[in-house]
Amino acid sequence: MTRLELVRKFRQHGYKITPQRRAILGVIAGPISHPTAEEIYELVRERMPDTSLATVYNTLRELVTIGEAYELILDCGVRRYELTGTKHAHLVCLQCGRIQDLFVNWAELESLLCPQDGFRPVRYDVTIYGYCADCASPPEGGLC
Amino acid sequence: MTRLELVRKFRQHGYKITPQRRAILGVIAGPISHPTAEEIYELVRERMPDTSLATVYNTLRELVTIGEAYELILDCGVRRYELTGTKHAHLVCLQCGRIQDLFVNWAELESLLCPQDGFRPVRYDVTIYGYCADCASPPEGGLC
DNA sequence: CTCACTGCAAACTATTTGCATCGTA
DNA sequence: TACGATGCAAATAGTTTGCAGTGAG
Repeated sequence: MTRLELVRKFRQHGYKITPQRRAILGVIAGPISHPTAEEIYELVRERMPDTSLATVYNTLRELVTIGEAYELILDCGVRRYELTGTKHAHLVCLQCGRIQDLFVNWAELESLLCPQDGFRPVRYDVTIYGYCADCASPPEGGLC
Repeated sequence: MTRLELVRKFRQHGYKITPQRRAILGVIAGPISHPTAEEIYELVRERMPDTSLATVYNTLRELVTIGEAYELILDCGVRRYELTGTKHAHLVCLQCGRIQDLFVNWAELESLLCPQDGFRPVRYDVTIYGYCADCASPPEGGLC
């Protein structure tokens, strides 16, 4: 999903497009993955120094509302955002905090997780905490 | 895991057992499932009115530290606690907020989620958001 | 030209911490 | 008796809200 596509989605839902929103959408459509609101704020301010954190939060909330983004809440309580797209699981490194996407056979996963008692699933959240290749052994400390 | 077993675990780790901790452990070992810190606090105060919320938070943190409890953070940001035990997934109702445990073939799940790139998994968090049997159709509003 | 969006600062909520006192081991 | 645990209140962190001014459509 490019920035322009996100802008179009925003307009479709009756939201106005301001320079601030354009910049925010540009950041989340960009290369940094799973940013926090604060990280988006810092990056946006490099190009739009007059943007407020409140506007970042508002725009993120709207993105989530129109179904174009997910808000991930990690074990440590940190909230991170990512665009809605291909279904995948998350690998969270307990040492460096990095998040990787793990693409799996989602249909098989859903069939395995099928609830029996009338529960109607809407969204699956699968997160694996552990240590990434670069942090192979669990040293003291840890980011999360 | 009964309250007495939790008390024993606490002692094993060098923690002292106070009446407040005994009451808190009694509540999380009791019938209410996946309580919040606040819910535990209210229940504890029915029997120990001189317990502070800070003590509840401290005790919960210690339980998590010694590996006897998990802290679940839901989509809406609410933190809930449950004792470590059999591995299971969680079903969270978007309408009433109720959480149910879903027992699945965990070995199969782990093999399906096996990361390829040197990531060493420690803990799997599988949560399914949807609507429970009692809230079958998604009305407006929603608790989370 | 209108009203949604903005920045700023204040408000809020959930959790943590500092400190003098208490009570378990 | 010693020192870990406690209650209280203040501090903190992250997010939301109120409001008057601004600018997109």
